[in-house]
Amino acid sequence: MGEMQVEAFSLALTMESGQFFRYRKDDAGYVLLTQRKVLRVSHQEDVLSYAGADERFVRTLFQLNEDYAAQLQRLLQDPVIAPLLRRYGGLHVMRQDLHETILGFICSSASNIPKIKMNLQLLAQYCGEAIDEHHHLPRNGIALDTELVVAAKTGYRAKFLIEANRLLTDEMLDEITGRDYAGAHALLCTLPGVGPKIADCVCLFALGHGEAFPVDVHILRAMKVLFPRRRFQNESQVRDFAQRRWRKDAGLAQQFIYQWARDDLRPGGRA
DNA sequence: CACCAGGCTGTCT
DNA sequence: AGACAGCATGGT
Repeated sequence: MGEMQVEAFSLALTMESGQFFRYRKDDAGYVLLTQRKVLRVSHQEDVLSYAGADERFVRTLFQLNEDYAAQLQRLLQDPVIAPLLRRYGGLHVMRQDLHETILGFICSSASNIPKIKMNLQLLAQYCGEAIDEHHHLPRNGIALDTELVVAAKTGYRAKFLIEANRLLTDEMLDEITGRDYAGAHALLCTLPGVGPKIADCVCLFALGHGEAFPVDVHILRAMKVLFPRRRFQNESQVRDFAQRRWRKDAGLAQQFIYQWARDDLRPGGRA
């Protein structure tokens, strides 16, 4: 149990922003399952209360000791996204477990957040280990049972999850971690079920490569609205543009844009 | 009951 | 290099 002062941080915005899937809301706050820990976190005013891990773990997971203020300051110079920063201030990019992030985003293809959370919970129940009633994701580098992965309702992604988990030995994870952004992205794309978009999610949310800019249908739609004169044709054009424009802050910018797209640009939302 | 979804893979031009 | 169907299945 512990408390720490936080500024420019919103636990709710960060948790609900589609980057982390292994959590549930509690009457007291959020319960996160990661790295075989059960982390309980709540946020009131400028105090973050936590239990289940030490302060250093929490600070790393939520990126509380990084140059967030400096990143915001730079992005505020961009008139196109400055309004989004004011609206969603406190939304952080997390630094998650590499293996868990890869499994999560393999599940994410052509899916939605509630379903991804369900898939991972079932995968943990069927293929992982339970510690004190809490089910954790299976370990990396092991063979998963096809029937069980299918039973987790992962659909056509089942074979990707099985093969990727087998390939993700400790050595492979170390190799991915040790590479720079371009190298990590390329190696991640060799995993079954991992293409450029998912590789960028992993680079951003697990490896801390701030220049990663995942482009899904929401981001593509939002970027066309934000930069109508660019006439973007496809995802790679958007990615190239964003990375040149925002450099190491591109990933954080993406997270603000994604949140805005989900709130205001979804069919049926307001323009 | 349609259409959509934090896409990727394989196959055609 | 670019277009595009097929993929399993729950969400809306």
